[in-house]
Amino acid sequence: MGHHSCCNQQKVKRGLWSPEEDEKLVRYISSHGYGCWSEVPEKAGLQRCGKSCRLRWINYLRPDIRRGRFTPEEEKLIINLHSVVGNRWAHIASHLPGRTDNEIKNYWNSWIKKKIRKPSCSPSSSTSSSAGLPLSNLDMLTCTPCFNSVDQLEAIVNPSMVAAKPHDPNSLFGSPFPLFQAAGDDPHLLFNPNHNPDDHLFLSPFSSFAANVDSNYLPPLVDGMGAIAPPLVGEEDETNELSVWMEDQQYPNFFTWEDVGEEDLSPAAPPASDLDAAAAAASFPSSP
DNA sequence: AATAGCACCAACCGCCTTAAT
DNA sequence: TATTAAGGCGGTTGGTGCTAT
Repeated sequence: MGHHSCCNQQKVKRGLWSPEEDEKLVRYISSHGYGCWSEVPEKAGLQRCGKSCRLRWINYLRPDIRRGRFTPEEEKLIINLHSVVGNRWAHIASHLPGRTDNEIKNYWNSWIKKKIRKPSCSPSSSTSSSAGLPLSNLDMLTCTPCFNSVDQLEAIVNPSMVAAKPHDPNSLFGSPFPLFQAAGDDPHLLFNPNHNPDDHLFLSPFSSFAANVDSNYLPPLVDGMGAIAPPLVGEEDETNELSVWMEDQQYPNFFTWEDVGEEDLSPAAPPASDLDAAAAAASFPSSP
């Protein structure tokens, strides 16, 4: 169902949104809410499909979107959450207020994956999955770290919640904090093109969780974080901070390519933790 | 100054899930 | 229970701007 019925109409426009279209969509949703997305285009006077409107709203027009560079805290969070849930961008985004799954996905594909290599990947994928190349689904599965229980996972995501309440399988990613509240409560932030989101840095309640990572957590293989080239001019401090953080984790399971050595890339039985990881991934709520 | 290569990111595509009937 | 429409999500693509040569 790639194209919904509304998308099959010949008149629907594709491609980049014009400022006029944005304005129409924002004006309509601000006054009516979106309700049924399939009805939004017609009611808003847009020649777009509902799906396109939804995507535009969620990824760009939503007033609580944070834009600009990811902070080191956000990077840490993304790295850790990705090591837990893999390419579950929506889950990851749910823990990064104001960030969209699309944004995180793009960010990961463009930058973070330059830094991180996954463990127990096949030689072919290891050699072919050099910086920037996507990992296969198999890689994602076999590289999923081990979690023996939902509680363990939740301990990563939100240690305070685990301590405060009994296990609730339905709340695996249910944040008690209303997402995007910081910007959403401030009407001055709505549609203000001059607003710099970083001026209102919203520190996620999870932003400090990295220091509380469960010792059973198996992080991904890390490719010589100390040798990471600064990706952008002016980001050296943040990059160094991230690298220092990665080094400071002192997880015994933090592999680096330096640890492995190029000659050790022969196909070998995955460690028990990876087998567990597959089971953990399979037991994940909406794991494919 | 021209241009080839690269990186980023907005948007689309297609699959899966869920809710309604 | 089966069918269908719509929402949601992850993967992928293509356009644009930047950088190096």
